[in-house]
Amino acid sequence: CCCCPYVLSVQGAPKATFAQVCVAEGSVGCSPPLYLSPQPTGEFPQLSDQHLWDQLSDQHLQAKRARVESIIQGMSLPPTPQAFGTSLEAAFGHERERGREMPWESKRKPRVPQQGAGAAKQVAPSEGTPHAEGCRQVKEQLCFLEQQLRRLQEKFSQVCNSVDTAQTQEGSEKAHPLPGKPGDRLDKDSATASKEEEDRDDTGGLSSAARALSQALKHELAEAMSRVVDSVLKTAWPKAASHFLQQHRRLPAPGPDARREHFAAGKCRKPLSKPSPRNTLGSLGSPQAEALSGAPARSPGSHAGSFSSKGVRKNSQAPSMSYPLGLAAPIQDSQLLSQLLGYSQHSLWGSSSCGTPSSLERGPLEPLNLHWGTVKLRSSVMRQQQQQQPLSPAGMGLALLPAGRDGCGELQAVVVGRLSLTPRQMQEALTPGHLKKAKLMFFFTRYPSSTLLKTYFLDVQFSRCITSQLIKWFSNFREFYYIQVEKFARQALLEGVVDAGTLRVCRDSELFRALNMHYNKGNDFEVPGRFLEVASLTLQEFFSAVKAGKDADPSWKKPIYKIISKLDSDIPEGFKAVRCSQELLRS
DNA sequence: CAACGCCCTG
DNA sequence: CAGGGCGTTG
Repeated sequence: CCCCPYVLSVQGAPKATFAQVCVAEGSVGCSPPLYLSPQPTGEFPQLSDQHLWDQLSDQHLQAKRARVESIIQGMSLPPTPQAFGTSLEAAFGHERERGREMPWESKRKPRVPQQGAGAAKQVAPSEGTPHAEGCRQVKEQLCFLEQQLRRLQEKFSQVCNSVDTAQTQEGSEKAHPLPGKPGDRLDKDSATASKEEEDRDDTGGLSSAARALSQALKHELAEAMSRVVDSVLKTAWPKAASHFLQQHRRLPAPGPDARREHFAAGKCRKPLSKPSPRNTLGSLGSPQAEALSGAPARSPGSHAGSFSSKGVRKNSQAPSMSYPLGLAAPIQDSQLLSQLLGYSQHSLWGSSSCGTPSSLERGPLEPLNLHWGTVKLRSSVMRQQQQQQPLSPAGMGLALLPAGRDGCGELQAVVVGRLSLTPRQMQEALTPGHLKKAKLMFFFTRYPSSTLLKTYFLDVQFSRCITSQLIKWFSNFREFYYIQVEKFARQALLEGVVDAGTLRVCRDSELFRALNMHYNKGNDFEVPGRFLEVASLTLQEFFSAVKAGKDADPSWKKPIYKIISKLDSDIPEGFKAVRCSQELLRS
């Protein structure tokens, strides 16, 4: 139950090459929402102090180590990998063509565009919540685990220090956790971490056995912790991350194979003698690009707290995802765009054989998988080989950043800090890469506000000049867009099309080709189906207006503009990746 | 007044 | 695309 294609018949369009009638690609996914099973939490055995101190003898050392190891290993298993592996993965990316179920009426009706009034409204507002819950719980487990580790290490350090200093000041350091421990970077849980410090036994009478145990356990714990963190992050985090891109999406995915069927059903009714290479490839390959293209951050009305009016949408959603920043930043920036665009050489997120053994050898504090950073842009020909790849966790990174109320300055400061961007990396001028990125963004939003733009060009040092230049870009984009659509609308009229409803823009339309050539030269990007819907509606609006002779009115386009301006979609979070512009420039 | 969008022009 | 003019909006 994934496609509900409706076939449009050609009526009186003998040679409607400009806008071929085709099955709507934005068919509505009907799958039931996918929910994550609740994550087990709080299952970690308590490494109580008593437990530790009771066994300070050599003969228990082995047992102790084994226990610690088993504990750690038990925790290193991803909480519910299958939950992520199925639900989230399934929910990810197969729904790119999420139509907004606006069956565009054939007749032009100056209705208020029912943004979010369609299927988007029908989804439970908490659709993403189970996923978020899973992510949050994984995170909490990590935090808890690190708490435990930190406490252990503190105690051992104290033991050592106490022993070394002849137990002179056992009481004084009670309230002073030792700095420099791994857990220190996790300041978020510091409030709860120090509670149990009080039951700490005094350290008198510790033998050298204790020191040996201390050293051994420290070593074991450090290594185990490293493995745990890597393991958990690698298995759970990326999928958890992928959720963030998806969590605002309206409906879950039909299924892993739905996409192919989807496109099979979505072929243009009019048989195509020579499908363009672009379409062939685009239909088959590049799930990542698909993910990038199809994952809006805001589905109007589909998510609590999301707004449909532009300008405030980004700011409105970011705070709702109260995710600690500390864990997200290292990973996302370097590889995000590449992954999103499907250019990664590796099977990134553990579909099957993503071993990434090297990451296991790194300390827990290091950013994971640095080797993923070296990615190359693939040609679109190569992309079709990647269709089996798992979908990448698009948009995890900056989606987690708090968006200042009005503060692009704040936001940028955060970004600069978190992503370690040197001021030099903050572009003071817009580059061709930025232009390319902006063009791709146009597929999602025709009327971006300046605040929106600021949140998506995080590597740009915004000034009034920069802002107006970006605004101007989109204005130019619109101009070209409307001119093209109007041209084809008039052409349709001349060719005898009578019913505007039969006009649809599909990927084989001449109109689409013209637009794609302009905004997506080189076909680096798979145009989201939503854009086709918008273009279709625009075409129909222009057609109807011209047909009705409204173009006599000097401002006859204004109503159309107003309609179209309300059809903006969300831009995938991946576009926020700082590397985006740079990577695009290279492609 | 500033911000924005459209239009026109080069 | 960029500049400039003009109208609208808040």
